[in-house]
Amino acid sequence: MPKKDQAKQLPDAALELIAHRFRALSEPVRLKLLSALMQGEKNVTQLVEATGTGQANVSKHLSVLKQAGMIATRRDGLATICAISDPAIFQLCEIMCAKLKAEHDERSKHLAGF
Amino acid sequence: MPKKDQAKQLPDAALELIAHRFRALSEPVRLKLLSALMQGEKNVTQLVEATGTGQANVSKHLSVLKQAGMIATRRDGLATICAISDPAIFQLCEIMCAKLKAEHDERSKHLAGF
DNA sequence: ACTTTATATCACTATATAGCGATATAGCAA
DNA sequence: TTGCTATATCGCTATATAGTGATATAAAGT
Repeated sequence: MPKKDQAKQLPDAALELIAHRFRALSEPVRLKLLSALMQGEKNVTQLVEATGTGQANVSKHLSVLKQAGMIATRRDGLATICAISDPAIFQLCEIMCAKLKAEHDERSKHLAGF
Repeated sequence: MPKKDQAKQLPDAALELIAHRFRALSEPVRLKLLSALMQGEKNVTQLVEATGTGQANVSKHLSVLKQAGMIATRRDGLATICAISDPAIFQLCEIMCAKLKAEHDERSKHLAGF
């Protein structure tokens, strides 16, 4: 008994989970955080410097990324060390950047190496 | 002269473009639209039925996907036919689903085949 | 012309969240 | 204890957007 026309391939609950993941990647500051963490783990102060936004804001964005399972944190004395916990991030950003590169060739110089 | 510590890998403008793309994928209704279009092109009425939301809402979501370069539309008489215009969508969703599958094995049955 | 159908757009409300300053908490040192 | 530093959380405002109903536009038929 084949499913009629493949309707409802994914239940709504799954779609919301997936959307939630993509949403975590939909903010420039969070992408900047991930970009900084791609060079290696960093504490919050370093990430505040890397992003140029306020500490409270960085803390909130980090919690979003953490809840989405994209980064992990550990305490080291006073510092909270952050690191990318899911290598799929790299693939996702590579695909997205490739798309932009193809469509905006004139801007692609800035995307080189990402 | 190596760039010091690889700082500012991506300019803010690029980050905003990338974030904008991910944002297009961050809504369940839009994912449902893309999921429906993965089976082949459909007109707006069919997509309204597939999503179960209002026609005005579907039209707005379609324009978001279109602006993000993920779907293309063409007129065919009264109908507007929609189709996925960027195969990278498939890769992105596959990667995201694989993440969810790994983390929620008990729910993975519902994700099979996506 | 008028009618019907399909889609797009407008006006509005409600909700989510980015950003900020202030405060709270946690960990270490004196 | 007190003080200092690092991070998290609270309270708030402003903006963005999802959803809806009504209206506008477009295309085809009568």
